[in-house]
Amino acid sequence: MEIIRNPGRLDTLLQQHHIPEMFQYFQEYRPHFYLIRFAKGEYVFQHEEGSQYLLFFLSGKAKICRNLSNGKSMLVSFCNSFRVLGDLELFDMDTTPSSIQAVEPCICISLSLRHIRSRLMKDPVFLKYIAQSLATKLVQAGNNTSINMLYPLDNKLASYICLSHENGLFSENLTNLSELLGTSYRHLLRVLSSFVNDGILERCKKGYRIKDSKALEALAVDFFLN
Amino acid sequence: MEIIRNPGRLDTLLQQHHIPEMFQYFQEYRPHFYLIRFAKGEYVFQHEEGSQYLLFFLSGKAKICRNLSNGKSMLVSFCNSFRVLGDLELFDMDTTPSSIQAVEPCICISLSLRHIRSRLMKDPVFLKYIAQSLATKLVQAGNNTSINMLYPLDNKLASYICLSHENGLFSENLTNLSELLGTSYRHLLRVLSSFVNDGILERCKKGYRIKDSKALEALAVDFFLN
DNA sequence: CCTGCGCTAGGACATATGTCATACTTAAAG
DNA sequence: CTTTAAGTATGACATATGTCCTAGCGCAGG
Repeated sequence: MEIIRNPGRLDTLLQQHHIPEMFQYFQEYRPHFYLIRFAKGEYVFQHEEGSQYLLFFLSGKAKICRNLSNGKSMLVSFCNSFRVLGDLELFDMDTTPSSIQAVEPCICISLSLRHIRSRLMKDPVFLKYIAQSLATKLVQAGNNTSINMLYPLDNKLASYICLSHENGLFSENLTNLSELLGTSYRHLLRVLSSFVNDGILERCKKGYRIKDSKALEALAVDFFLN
Repeated sequence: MEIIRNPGRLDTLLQQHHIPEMFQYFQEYRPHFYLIRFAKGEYVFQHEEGSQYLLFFLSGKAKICRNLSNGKSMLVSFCNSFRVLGDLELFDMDTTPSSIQAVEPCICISLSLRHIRSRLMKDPVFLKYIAQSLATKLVQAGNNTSINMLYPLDNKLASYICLSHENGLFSENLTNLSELLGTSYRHLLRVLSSFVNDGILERCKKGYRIKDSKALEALAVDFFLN
């Protein structure tokens, strides 16, 4: 993680994303905003005791995973446009938080809660915004549940590849991926081979190369797109 | 639906469930609270245009279903203890709302939003409470998703029967139930017969009778328990 | 009493997915 | 260069679930 010390750019971005409008007394909180950058692979929302903060995700791409009690994790969604992160943890402390990992470099604005948490919890404009954000997430979580129950792995995998490939190259630890997708390694391989058989993918040294992105996108229902 | 016009009882219940503490200026809103009762089978949260309200579920049992775009519906959870209903709809208007049906007679307190909506949306105590409620629901929705993906129908069905039987008798339209559980009618029957074979249930004229409630509860993971 | 419809029931078969075993490949460690 | 561990690959088989089809049963309407 790298702090970008550029007040002018921070102000521009704050305005662009209408962040001042999310608070009743934005100026009070202004000193606690930071512009930060996560490199590819870094964890965006590491669970650290005490150091709570809210994150405004601006650009880049990250994947959000849910940590299960058995030590494994499961993909919740990809994040690739403006969104608030950490709103859940604001209210629900004793939850194992999701882990969020940058898939591409990400630009975020962080708001350290250390000194302003109690003030924020009384700020009606902010609370309304957060409630709205949570409501939206709840609806989308519901969508994902239904989709999850109704579609086979093919569609989820297609979505995943669409969202995570780089220049048509899909290269990832398949053992981990099977866990993320909530399936068995064996089955993941099966579906991957079926994609190869159907001419959608092609196996290459570094991984899989997308041959027929049209077909891939057709398979990709709106999974993981929260 | 029946309005119970009993101001004393309403006040007692409001206090008992700490509802006054959810608002900054409770007394302002007090005239808009009603104590109501739903008979078994009635729809608790009928989607009616315009007439928006918030519901505090106090006692009884109701089932919450999600309406899917294909006209079918899917079980989200059972409701059998204090909870706020309608919080999602407060913020996310264009969602097809869930339908909530009383499985047993339900006692609720309704808060008509018609005249106080805009005031509520500026009430920080209320907004904080609602955000917290939404956060909790989001966490539980996540739990349900993982459970849903990891367990076979046996466990979900066992949970459902545990939560919906009446005096050991389980009697329900199986065609509808298969939809609710997101499975096929055929498969539902299969699992029901397996329960009969295992001595957990017994087929009788009116439906299925629970023979081995211990075994049934053992199968019932914490599904639908939001 | 007949008929049709909704619900229950279950056979037959296909598909989706899981589990286990085993082998090959590659890269890191020694 | 050898060893080892992690990752990849695949066959064989079992289980979970879906789809299609057929049949019986009971009740409402004629």
